[in-house]
Amino acid sequence: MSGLKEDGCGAIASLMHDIRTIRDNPAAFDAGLARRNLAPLSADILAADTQLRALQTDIQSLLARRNEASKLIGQAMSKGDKDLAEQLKAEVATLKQQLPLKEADERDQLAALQAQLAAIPNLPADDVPLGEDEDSNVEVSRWGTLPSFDFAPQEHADFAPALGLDFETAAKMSGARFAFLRGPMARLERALGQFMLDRQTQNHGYIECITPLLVRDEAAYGTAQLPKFAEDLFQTTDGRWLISTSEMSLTNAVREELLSEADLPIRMTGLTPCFRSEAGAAGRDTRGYIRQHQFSKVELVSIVRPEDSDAELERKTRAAEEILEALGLPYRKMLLCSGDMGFAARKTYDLEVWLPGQNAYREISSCSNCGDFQGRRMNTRFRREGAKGNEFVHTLNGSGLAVGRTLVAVLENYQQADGSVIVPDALLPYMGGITRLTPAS
RNA sequence: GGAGCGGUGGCCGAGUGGUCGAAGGCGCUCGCCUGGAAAGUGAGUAUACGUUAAUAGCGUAUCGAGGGUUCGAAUCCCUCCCGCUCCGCCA
Repeated sequence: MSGLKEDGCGAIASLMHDIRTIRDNPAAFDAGLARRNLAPLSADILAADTQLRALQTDIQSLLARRNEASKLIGQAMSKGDKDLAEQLKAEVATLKQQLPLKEADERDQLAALQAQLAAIPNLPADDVPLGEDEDSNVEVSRWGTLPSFDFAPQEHADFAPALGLDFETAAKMSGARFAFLRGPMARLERALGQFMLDRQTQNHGYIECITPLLVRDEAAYGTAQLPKFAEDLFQTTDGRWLISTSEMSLTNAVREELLSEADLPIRMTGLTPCFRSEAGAAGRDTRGYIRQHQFSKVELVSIVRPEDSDAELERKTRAAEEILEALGLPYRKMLLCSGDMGFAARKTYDLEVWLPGQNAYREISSCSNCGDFQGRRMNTRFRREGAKGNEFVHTLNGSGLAVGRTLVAVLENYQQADGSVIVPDALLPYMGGITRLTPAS
């Protein structure tokens, strides 16, 4: 399987970016790219677009003549005018010599244009701060009081192995960036996942979903992990991709759909393992449970009308924040700058949780409004009540939360001088009587 | 793994060479009917691209995708993708 081409579902009919928007205002498009720290592309794209349309017009006039002549042939035959019929047939034969070449050319040009557009990230929303990297992210708010310790707080990587977070055992069978959890530690991770899922379904109206963990090319294109980020994913021998986030499987639930306005908003959540190759992360976060090839995450996906997506992003981010607050974990909310956002996002909030052992805030949730970017790629539209025509939906996704990193945050924030960890109150109903993780002696 | 069947419009479903962008039904929209509603009844109801001031008109394409045969393909041929059923195997 590969790429953009024929994929069995006829999905990639529409272009990744709206070519008409670019045509109408190339300067605005380039300005958006500039905010992404990308070179201007509109001149290139429009040149290709112009050339393509000229070719299409040419082909269409040839086809029109072919169709006309074919009709005339039928008429001539029925009138018995063999000479005219033969003459027309000859003309069509000439047309047919020209067409295949031009049509092949058109296909190539269209594919090239689509490939180019598919590799261009979403453009930032107007209220996204300009910047190149995380240094330009803007802190929006903080919550919680940083815990104080009467001892030097440890990094989880140092004390958690004694509590059942075992990297060595995992390494024996799977290598680096995997973990093997035992006993109360495994229970705690499970408790976190259950707790988050319950909160999101009960308090925020997300429908609980269990999704496939392996998806096809088209799905990975739909949410824009492909074509640019194949190296970040694991691929199976039969060509499928392991999801790097259940954003992929949840969002693609509506791919190829024509929804009615009454269906929206759709809010889905799922607790799944996520698989990442971490190809570009050599040397980063090599210790501990922060950056793993496999981790659990509760994902929050929304499918909404365009006019609702801004508010939905705020709502979704709040739903993620509430988990941290319920667990008593201090965090700050960051508005990502234009250069630090993911490929599909037009606006993103990151939630960063306080890790006393690292004396730093670390990302634990990322909530993004993707606008119609994924809707276009998935060809997901909706029909408005009473109105003609279809519109692309807006999609949003966010972590509510990354379970593995939440486990880290609980361990580091609730650690005790004796190396034990107290279970936060909110998790007690899920812990089967375990109130504290105690190191094996 | 073996065998078979199938992919048509918002949905269901007919359609084996032109009169098919595509019957019929459902749904939807507007009207009639009704005290109101239901039922009944009449009409309408795809998308994309090009051209254009235009969501007017005209043109082109689209019946899973690509290629081929043909003057002409939803219909015939080839390749591929996808789905379903039965058998086998298996948690």
